Amino acid sequence: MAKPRQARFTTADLEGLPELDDESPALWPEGLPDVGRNLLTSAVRCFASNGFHATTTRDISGALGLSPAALYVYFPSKELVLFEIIRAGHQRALEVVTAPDIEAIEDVSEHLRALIAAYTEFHARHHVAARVCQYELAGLTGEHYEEILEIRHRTNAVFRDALARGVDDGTFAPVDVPRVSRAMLSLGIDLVRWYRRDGSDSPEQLGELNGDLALRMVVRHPE
Amino acid sequence: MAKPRQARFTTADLEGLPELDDESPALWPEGLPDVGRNLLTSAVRCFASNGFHATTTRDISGALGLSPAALYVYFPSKELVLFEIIRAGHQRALEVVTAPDIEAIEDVSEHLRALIAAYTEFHARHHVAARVCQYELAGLTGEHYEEILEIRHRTNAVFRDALARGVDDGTFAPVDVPRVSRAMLSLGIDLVRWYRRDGSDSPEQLGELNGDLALRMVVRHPE
Amino acid sequence: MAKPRQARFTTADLEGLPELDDESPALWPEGLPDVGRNLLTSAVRCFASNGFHATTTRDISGALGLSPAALYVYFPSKELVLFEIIRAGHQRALEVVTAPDIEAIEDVSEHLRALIAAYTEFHARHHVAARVCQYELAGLTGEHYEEILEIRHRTNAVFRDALARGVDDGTFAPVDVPRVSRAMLSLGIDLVRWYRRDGSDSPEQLGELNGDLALRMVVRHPE
Amino acid sequence: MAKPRQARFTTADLEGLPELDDESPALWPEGLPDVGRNLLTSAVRCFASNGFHATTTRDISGALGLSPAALYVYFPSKELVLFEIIRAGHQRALEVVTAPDIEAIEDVSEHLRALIAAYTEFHARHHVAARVCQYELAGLTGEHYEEILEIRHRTNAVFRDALARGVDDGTFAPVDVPRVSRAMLSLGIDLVRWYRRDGSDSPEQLGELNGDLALRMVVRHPE
DNA sequence: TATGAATGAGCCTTCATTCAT
DNA sequence: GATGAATGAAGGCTCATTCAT
Repeated sequence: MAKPRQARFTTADLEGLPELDDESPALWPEGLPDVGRNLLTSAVRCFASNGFHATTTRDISGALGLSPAALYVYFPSKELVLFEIIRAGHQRALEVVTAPDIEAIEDVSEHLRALIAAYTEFHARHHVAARVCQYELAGLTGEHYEEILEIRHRTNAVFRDALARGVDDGTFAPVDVPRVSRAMLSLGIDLVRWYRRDGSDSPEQLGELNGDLALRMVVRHPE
Repeated sequence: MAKPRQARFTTADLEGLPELDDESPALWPEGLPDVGRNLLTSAVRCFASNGFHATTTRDISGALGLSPAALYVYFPSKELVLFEIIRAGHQRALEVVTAPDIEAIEDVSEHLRALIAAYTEFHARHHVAARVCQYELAGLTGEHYEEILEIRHRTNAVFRDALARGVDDGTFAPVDVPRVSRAMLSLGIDLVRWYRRDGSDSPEQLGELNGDLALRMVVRHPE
Repeated sequence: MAKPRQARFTTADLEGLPELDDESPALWPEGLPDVGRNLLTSAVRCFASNGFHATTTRDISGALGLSPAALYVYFPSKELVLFEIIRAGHQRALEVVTAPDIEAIEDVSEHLRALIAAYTEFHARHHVAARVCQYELAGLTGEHYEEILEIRHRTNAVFRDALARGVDDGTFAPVDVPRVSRAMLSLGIDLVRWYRRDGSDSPEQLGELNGDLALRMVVRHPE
Repeated sequence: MAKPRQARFTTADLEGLPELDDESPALWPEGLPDVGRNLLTSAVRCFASNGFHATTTRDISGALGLSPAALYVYFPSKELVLFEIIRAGHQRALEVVTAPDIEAIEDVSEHLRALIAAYTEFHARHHVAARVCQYELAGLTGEHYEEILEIRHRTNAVFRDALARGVDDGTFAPVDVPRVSRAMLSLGIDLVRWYRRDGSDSPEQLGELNGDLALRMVVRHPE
């Protein structure tokens, strides 16, 4: 039986790679030393390819030419590596949808469209890290999981509010706000399941597409 | 959302349970003995809660009051338990979207709506098994993975074709068929991430909702 | 990694095989039912090919189209199957070297030659069972092992006595009796390591050869 | 003969032992770290006593006060421990019979005598490792088995050639070369079955004895 | 900072054996 | 007599983690 560890999503060596498949390094906190950042990046790829539990500390550190023990110089446990990744990803996603330039948009439709577009774009641009954020929550300890849930709720609320505003003021059709906003989030999130950077969709194009589709979901049909 | 991690999955006797959380038992192949079916059902729950790699054979069999060795009376390996589940789920999903009563629908819009509704309903009804089908593919061996991929392609094609028909005959707006059909699939699939049977949405209601939303995505706006 | 259970010494199915590779069935005790005898024969082949510990009860019974449980109808344990084989083999070997027609030989040289020849012939004829007798003693329990040792001692004594007789009466050179008789036994025993029935040596020819060599070891050189 | 079964192999610390039962440590490859060498030595004893399959990785490492996992720091599998042992043993045996000082012997009889003596001495001196080399071949994978077979063939050829030379030039009686050389090898090999260092035979004495016996097998009888 | 060596805990899997049928 | 189902007890091997260096 072949090792089930084969990476479905091939990632080249980190070394010497001029351009990364995703831009996850941009997510890591400022204070972290370079090796720590590289470890997070390597971990993201491993977790995304094989899942948290199927990834060994040797996988993560080995991709950088380091020994497994090196990981413990920067992180106290494998779980905390996961937590760092998931927290960073969720934090940034929240920042993206609460960015001042988006909140400043007066027009209700354009506001919603911009929200969905930005959210989608974020997930596409960071699809590897985002995949981990969405699919590896079960690897977190209870406490860490709760902490992440809290951020998710706040993020979700942003969408619900934006939609509610348009429904309330009559701009949008009188849709079921929680359910429809949930569907809009699905458009933005589900792409981490299939998105590849080498495909024909740029993060921007995908953001535009989903923004359109979301608006179509709630547009009032002139009778 | 209840915490789906940490505490190992524990379930009361399957036998005693009058109503199951999902209806996955209906998915298992005919020939299989009862104990084998129960093992699959137990495995589905464990995999859905904790992931394939974090689930032990003891978790699966223990939930039925059996020893780990009992699993090997019915399946040659843990991986094959996963494969059986994922194959059954995918097979049935394909059957659902190729059901004669759906294919018989003449009206293009109603056809698409029925497709999305049925697909959504299926995922909601079998959300536990469907979650495994969508998120645990990395646990499969290369060969088994390929086999599943093949079924997925056929399923996806059904949606693409249905949408293309409406675009071609002018019923729908001239949307980008592959991308938009992908978005429609997202609506149906992403719910496995969050759906709970105890929530306020029945599978039927959710199917109706997604059917509506999908049609709204492609409806022609009268100028 | 390939299963290390591959049988080095291929044995055809017992069913329908007109002629057996060795004649071990002839060794089994009279009272035993046919199925029991077949189980012993199958076990001999498995043990000889793969060793006692690497042989499963399923291997033994499966070769006869039976389930593992069938073995326990005839034998109380796997170890006792081994013991039965080893005891039968050793008993018969002792019988061979204490056969009246050999003991009746007056001539000292011819007596020794006949002894070595018969012993060699026996091991060649039953080389599969004899291999188990020589190499799988470690699989026996302490008590059973002691019981076998006792038979071996008696067998060995026969050779030592025959040689001593010739040395004492001056027929043979004044060799070191225990050491040289041990060497003669080596000739007879070691063949179980390499003997194949399909080779060019018949048991009789091999017996003759070893009888000759043994005599050459002790012949007096006329000055 | 001490009971070599039942009670799992237990040895005092290898370190503390001033003199080992056999000299197998001398067989291990140069590059190996001390712990690795000790593991091989411990494994040899376990395999010799109980057989490969009846020996656990805990037996091997436990004798050194190490955990089972320690073995995997030095060897990738239990089978490879066996292979390393068997390869080292066979390699050295070949070196012994192809040593320059033996090949340099002009006299045909003395050459053969020296060959048999050296071969015997080697097996006696390393009787524990040699036992494993002769009796545990079935524990090897197919590939490793083939590799060993190749060395054995070369070793055997040395004896056949030495004997053939004497037969051809008339020094020896016109014996059947393959069969008689096989018998000579039996004298050297079979001792691993019964040799104990505490017995009254030193390796040198045994070598001398077998050298004599071998020559007696082929000496020309003056008519 | 980085690691080689070591391990405790645990996992998947096997298997001799039992027993109700 | 024969077996299918089940299991207790391992066994080989892995891995997150530690620690002396």
